[in-house]
Amino acid sequence: MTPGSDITLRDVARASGYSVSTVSRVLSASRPVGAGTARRVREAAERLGYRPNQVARALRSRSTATVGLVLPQITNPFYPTLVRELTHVLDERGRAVLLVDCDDDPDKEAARIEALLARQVDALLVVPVDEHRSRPAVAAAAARVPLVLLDRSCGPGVADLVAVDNAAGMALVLDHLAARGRRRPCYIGADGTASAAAERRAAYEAGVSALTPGEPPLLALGDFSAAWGREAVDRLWDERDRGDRRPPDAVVCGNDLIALGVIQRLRQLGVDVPGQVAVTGFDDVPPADLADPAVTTVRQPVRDIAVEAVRLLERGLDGAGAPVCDGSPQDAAPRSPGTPVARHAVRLAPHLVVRASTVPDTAPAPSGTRHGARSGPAGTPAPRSAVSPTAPLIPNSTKAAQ
Amino acid sequence: MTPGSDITLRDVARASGYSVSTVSRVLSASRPVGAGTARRVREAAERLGYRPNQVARALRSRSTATVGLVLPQITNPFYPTLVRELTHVLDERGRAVLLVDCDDDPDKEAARIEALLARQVDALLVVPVDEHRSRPAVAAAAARVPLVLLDRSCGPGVADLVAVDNAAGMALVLDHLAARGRRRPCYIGADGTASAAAERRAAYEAGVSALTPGEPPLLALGDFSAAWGREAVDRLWDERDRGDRRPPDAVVCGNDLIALGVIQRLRQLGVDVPGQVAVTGFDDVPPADLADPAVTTVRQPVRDIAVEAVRLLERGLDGAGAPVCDGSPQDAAPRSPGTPVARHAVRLAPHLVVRASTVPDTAPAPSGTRHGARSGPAGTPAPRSAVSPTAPLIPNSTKAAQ
DNA sequence: GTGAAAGCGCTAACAT
DNA sequence: ATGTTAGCGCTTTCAC
Repeated sequence: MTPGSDITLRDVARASGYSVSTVSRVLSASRPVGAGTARRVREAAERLGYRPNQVARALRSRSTATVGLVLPQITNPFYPTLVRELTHVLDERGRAVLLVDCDDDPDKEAARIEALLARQVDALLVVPVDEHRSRPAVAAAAARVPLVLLDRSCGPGVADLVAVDNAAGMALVLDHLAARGRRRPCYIGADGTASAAAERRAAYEAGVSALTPGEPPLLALGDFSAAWGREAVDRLWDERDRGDRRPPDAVVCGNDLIALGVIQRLRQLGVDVPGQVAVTGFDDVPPADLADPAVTTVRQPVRDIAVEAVRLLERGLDGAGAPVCDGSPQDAAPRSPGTPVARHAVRLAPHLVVRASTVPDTAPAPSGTRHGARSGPAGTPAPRSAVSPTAPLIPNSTKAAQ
Repeated sequence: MTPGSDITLRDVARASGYSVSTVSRVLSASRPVGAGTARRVREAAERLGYRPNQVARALRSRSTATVGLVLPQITNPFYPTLVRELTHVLDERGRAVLLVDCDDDPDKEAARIEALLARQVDALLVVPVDEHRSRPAVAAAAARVPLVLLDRSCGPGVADLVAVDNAAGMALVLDHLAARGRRRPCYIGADGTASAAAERRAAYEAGVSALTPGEPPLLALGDFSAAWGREAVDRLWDERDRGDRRPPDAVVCGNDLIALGVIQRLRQLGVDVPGQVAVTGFDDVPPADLADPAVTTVRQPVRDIAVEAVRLLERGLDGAGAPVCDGSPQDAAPRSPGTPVARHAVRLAPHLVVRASTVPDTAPAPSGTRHGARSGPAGTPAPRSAVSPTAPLIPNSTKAAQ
């Protein structure tokens, strides 16, 4: 009924008077082909509404042009932006994305990676659930297809990794706070085994001594949630817990969700942000600028992460099917033996986004465009300027009257 | 090298002493099979580390067990939760998800739907970009595979639709505001052609007359963004624009992002929320309870939407390959001729979530678990209770000293 | 219940 | 530059 439903190469071959292989060569541009031939084949294909069957192509060519994207929890507000960039970059290169969400469960993660491999994905992009417990499944998968880790590591030497430079980001935050005269910072972060948690905490500890020489750093470690941010504030501002210290004048948070919880609770306690306490986040997730005050934070170079990850992936795709480190020239460079080296660990530079949570009197900006957060479930193109005098304000009585 | 890499059915057949077809029947449980046979075949498969090649299976059986999920913009905070539920429901049924993001562009949408069809997806789940401009591509796709629309429609009769009952949600909001004594509400929503925008606005207009009988409803229409929420407040609180009315005592927003922008700006203007003005949202996206005050909103039954959508999809998969309305008994019921009926439009009941933006003195809750928003990029299991006295608070000086 | 054979739609050798 | 011949790994008739 619908044209194009069941037209195969054979049909196009018949209709154009050429052989199946010639038609294949024309349509997949795999080899040089006659001038007029190409035209006539394409014409026939067009006329019949031919659409190549990618499954058949995949079976024969042993390449599905599909990559698996494995996320620990898509509801984490950092990932949607990453997913967008990755799908766009991959789409441009003709690759599709099989998405799986692991519910933060390493067992589900292992099972779903297995399922992706059964579907013959060409490669995997993985944000591992857990630094330790994800390792076996990820390592096994990496032995079968090119695999790039994103955002988090899962032990040394498992696969290439692309992530933000957490240490550099934390340094940006501490420099900023120091420049604004903050002298009694504390850190509210996560305790987990995930690499980002450890890296950010270590970077804080390393950098904070410049601000408070000689004094032990004040750390509160829970998880990467707003709830933990609220709770940590309750403790730090409770004198019994704090001991004899004065309350902090800056709270450095391990991510934006913690910072949002911190700001929320500080305000409930009547603490002025940023007057009494400055607050910083990390990641620059969409809700970070919706808080009041908006959160000063470290923006991850998400686009670059996506581009770099795909580049690494395709490097693995081009080289022999063997994703294993195969002693190629650049890998043969001498290494210190004790260092268990991930094949490549690309660390991309972050960017400090200064907002009202650290800088008072930031003119209540008339708004400002933000990356993903623009349109709603039924979104439409936004008005060009948020203060455009022509946008609709409709005291309405005429239409849709009850 | 790695076992399981290139083992095929033939290998298992040889190893078990059975024929390829028998092995196939055992492993896909497609037909009754000998008792001991099954055992021995499975044993051999296990031993060799056999993993079925889903691509070959798909080519032969004409079913990829894969569905395409087409989103307008994954960065919209409403979608991650939906994606999670959908992938989980589908995964339970052995189906994988090819995800595409359309960048809110109907042309990209059309191209990507085409690409999904070329990959032989069994079915499509689509949140259309635009009520009108998405129609041709969606209708064409619906003629080729079972297709279910989610969240938004794209014209009548194109495909089944599963969405929240926007009218019911708006009624919940208005009832709540009326019960709290609000008498001068206004609506800040979206102007777009997307169905949710229109439905919510219409429901507001229909319901508000009970609150303000005889008075024309006050509507401000822009888009579904926080920026528009801020701008709309600027206008409504500007006396030149408002004319002689008193400022509203309640702002009903078309979605949560608008509400977050509204709250942010009202606070900057020194307006007390909810004291002077109550604010409501719609959707209950994760950031909605991170605002201060947290946003009273309408929670979409996301899980139910996912379950129902998949149910409809599989109904289409079981019936003949023809997704077209085929005059089956239940569809043959008499219809009023003028009504262009979408095959099924499932409307699911929403749920009002009352938070501090409409109810003052909500005890500053010690926290509270929220669906998706729990863990960060390097998240770990959260402490059981947010006020647990045993969680770590570490004035640390020993480790990682720089 | 089991095996032999055919073939899904395509690409890749190998011919010419 | 084009055609011919083999399959990719699996499911599915069709026989027995």
